[in-house]
Amino acid sequence: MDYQFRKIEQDWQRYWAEKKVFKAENNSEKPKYYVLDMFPYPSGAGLHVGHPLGYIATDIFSRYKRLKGFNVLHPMGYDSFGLPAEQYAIQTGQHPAITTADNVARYRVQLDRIGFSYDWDREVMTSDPAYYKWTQWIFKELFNSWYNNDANKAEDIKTLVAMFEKAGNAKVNANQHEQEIFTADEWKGYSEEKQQNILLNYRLAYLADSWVNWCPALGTVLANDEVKDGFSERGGYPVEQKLMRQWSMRITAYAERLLTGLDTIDWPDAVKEMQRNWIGKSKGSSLSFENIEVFTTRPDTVFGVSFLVLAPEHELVDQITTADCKEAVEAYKKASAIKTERDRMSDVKTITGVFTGAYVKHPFTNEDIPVWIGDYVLASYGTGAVMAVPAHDTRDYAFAKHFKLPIMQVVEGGDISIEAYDAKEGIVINSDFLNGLDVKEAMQKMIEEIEKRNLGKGKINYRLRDAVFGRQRYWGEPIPVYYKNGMPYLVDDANLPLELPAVDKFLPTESGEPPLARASDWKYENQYEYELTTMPGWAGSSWYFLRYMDPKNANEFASKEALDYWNQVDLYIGGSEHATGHLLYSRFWNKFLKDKGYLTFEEPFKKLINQGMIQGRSNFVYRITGTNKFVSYDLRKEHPNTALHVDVNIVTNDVLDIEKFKVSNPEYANAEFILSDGKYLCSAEVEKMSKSKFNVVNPDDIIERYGADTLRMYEMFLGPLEQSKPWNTNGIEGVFKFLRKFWKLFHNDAFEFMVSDEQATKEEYKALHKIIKKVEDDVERFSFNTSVSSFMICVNELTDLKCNKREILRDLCIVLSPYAPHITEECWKLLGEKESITFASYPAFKEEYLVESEFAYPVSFNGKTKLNILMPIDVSEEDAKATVLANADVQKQMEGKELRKFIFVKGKIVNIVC
RNA sequence: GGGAAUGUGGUGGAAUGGUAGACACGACGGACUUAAAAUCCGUUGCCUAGUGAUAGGCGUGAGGGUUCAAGUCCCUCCGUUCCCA
Repeated sequence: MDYQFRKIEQDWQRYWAEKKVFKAENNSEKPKYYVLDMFPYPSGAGLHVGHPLGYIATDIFSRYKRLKGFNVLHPMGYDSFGLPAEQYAIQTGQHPAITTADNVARYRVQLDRIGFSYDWDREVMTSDPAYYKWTQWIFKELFNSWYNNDANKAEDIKTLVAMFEKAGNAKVNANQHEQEIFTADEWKGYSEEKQQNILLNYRLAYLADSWVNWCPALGTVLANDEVKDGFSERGGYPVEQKLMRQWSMRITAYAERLLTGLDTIDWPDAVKEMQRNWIGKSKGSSLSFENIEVFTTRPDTVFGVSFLVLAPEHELVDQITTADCKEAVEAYKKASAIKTERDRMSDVKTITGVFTGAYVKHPFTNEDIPVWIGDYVLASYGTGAVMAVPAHDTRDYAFAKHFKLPIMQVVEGGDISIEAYDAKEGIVINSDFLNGLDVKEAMQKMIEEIEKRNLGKGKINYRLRDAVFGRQRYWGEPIPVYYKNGMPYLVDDANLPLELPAVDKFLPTESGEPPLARASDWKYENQYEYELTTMPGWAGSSWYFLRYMDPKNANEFASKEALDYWNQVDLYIGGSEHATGHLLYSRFWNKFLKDKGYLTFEEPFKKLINQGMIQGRSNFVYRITGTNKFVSYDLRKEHPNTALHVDVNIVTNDVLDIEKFKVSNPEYANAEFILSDGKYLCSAEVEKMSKSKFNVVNPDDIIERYGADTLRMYEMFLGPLEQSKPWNTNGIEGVFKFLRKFWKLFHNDAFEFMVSDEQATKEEYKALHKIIKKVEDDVERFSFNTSVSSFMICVNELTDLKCNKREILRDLCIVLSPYAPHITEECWKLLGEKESITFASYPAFKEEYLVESEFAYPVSFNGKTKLNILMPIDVSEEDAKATVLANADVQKQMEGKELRKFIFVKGKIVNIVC
């Protein structure tokens, strides 16, 4: 029979599911390997061809690892709490659990059609109470913990209480909020309420007033990445800053470990760099200029300060501004208030600022230093005030030049008449007791001096901020907290999971309380108010990789044995948009759970790869203005026209299928066309893949037309995994033809199965072993696109050789099976094998089949290749030189010129320099 | 503005410092067919000369540099994409 991909794929997908072929055991003689995908949010739109790119890569890798003898954990699940389902619920009244279940079912069907080798018995869903019971349990653990900086780890809050009872808090070295000092006796005398209030300043999950992005229209707090230019990313509603009592996570306690841990993991440098920037560690010192405190990373340049600049919002501005400067300052404050932080940071060309009229004394020289305001200083960074050292900072330099303020060089180097010298190297000059020291020594010395004189102190600053953990939303994990006398207490373990209560509407109440306030008779022990906010989207996804290890466990989030056995995720593939969100939070929770003794590993994801984004490739048709007539792209200039998006699914190689176009929209039923050479050509443009641009390609359609194996191989064939690229089906025929050619190797011209048991020839072995080696190399370095090309070459070679030898085809099946699992299972069965090809072993590569005795050495002249000369592969340099120089064509090329140098690289090239 | 990635034929792309353009798409020509589709075969980086086999030159965003040899390494610049609470 011809290649019947529909039947083959359905049969094998059913077989795999029924026999549980991909079930992973939690103990095995084999070495373990954990391959993880970023689980999807099951949206109503279903999967498009961009989603499976990473999933196909991990699936190939998992199948390959199984063939290589590993016990592979390759699970999948759903990040099923989230805003879209809730938004839909608000609009339709339908419970988000129902729409979520529908979407999950649809995703599952789509995923199954692609032929993934997931162990579906391990599926997790973050919105499943059996799952979020343990998310709530982790929250409780965090609430019950504090960060002991002396031990450099999180500890049970009981150890802190014990310290308070013994010696008060003076000696406690914790990562905490500001807290007054108290003695042991004072602690013991406090009311329970006061004690609880104090403990909140230490807990890793804590309640505190914090500035949040409040979106009144959505009735919720938004994460910073959900706000774009002062408007909500979804809906585009205005967002304002509001002080709210919020649950937060003390991720800042882990700043240093999150930073140093990056050196121990195999992640893309770009992602590590993003996390480093996000954590934003800087060493420096605080320093007071009278009542104005600045933070500087260059204490070595204190003697070069010629003015201070405050952010326009700085709280002291109004106090210090003199009467005659008031007007200008007020005007400036107004002007900068409407600028975004981004604008203020980016625009270095326009230099703005005004003098406040005030002066402060330089703490070391006692000189009067003018105080300016300027919007290049941000209120949210550091103390919102900088000491300006124009000679050694580019922004300060521009400011000083513009306003003709003095510039004093205090570090040797550069030419400060032209530009600032901001390198952190050189000898310090014009700086009293720092003179003659190099920059590093001077920094140290100055910090000591600042501390000695009580002007400030050396400190390490992190830009990382604690993470807000509460949302005024319905569709999320309830926070397992109730209130007694206004103080938060934890819901008892026996009462977990604390399930989402039923509500009549999914909106905030009229008084602005979160939707959970709508639940009637929802009280802890029938008397205490529950916490009404729910957890943010990142809660459930911060530990799901652990639950996969032991997904059904009802007594623990995962058993010690399972956690120890599977350990770190060996390979994690997903989009780079999660660089600072999910990936940072997961590392945080992992470290915390390790501190508490549940895990033995510090970092969750050993190796990370970012797959590139699949962009859409939109097609356009050109309607002649005011008519129902469409003109082909190449002829459009002859008519006034409007470009319109056209569904890419009715366009092939930029040629429009006119019949399908006519039925796509009643408006076009009677459309007329001006064709070019009998065809209607469309133009194309790369844009984001989205419904509104009519460029969404559904994997189901591709599978319907070409099958899952073609889809899998084509997605890999598109280019390197990490690179972003537009989806374009132009080349898919080539992959489909390849699979048909592969099928034909096993069949005669009448499509009857026919293989030969004869011994293979040297050429056949060579073709086989080339691909064995190539795929091994490619998969290990995640270069899947080059494997696909090599498979094509291999099958072309075997076709030319008319090879149908069983021993060749058998091994080729195994090598191809991670990429095209269905067709290879079928061929494997045809070859008479009884078990799934999953249980085969990857064939051993034998070098001897690739060894050549001769090689056509390219001979180049001054680097330009002109001809080839066949010589033994192991020819010596002397023999090669003799052979080459004796060659008539070589002599002709040299035209009697003198040989200046003879370069010989064995097995590579000959270069004649003349 | 800063940071990161990236730039190779008409297109997707390949190339441990060693024959640039593998493989595939598209296009063109041909076979088969009443015809089309499907399938198969051939040509295909650009320029010049030649009926032709072929010969010569130019070529990896631009300009320099290192090297016997650069798409690959170094410097400067330009474009595109992504990230910057």
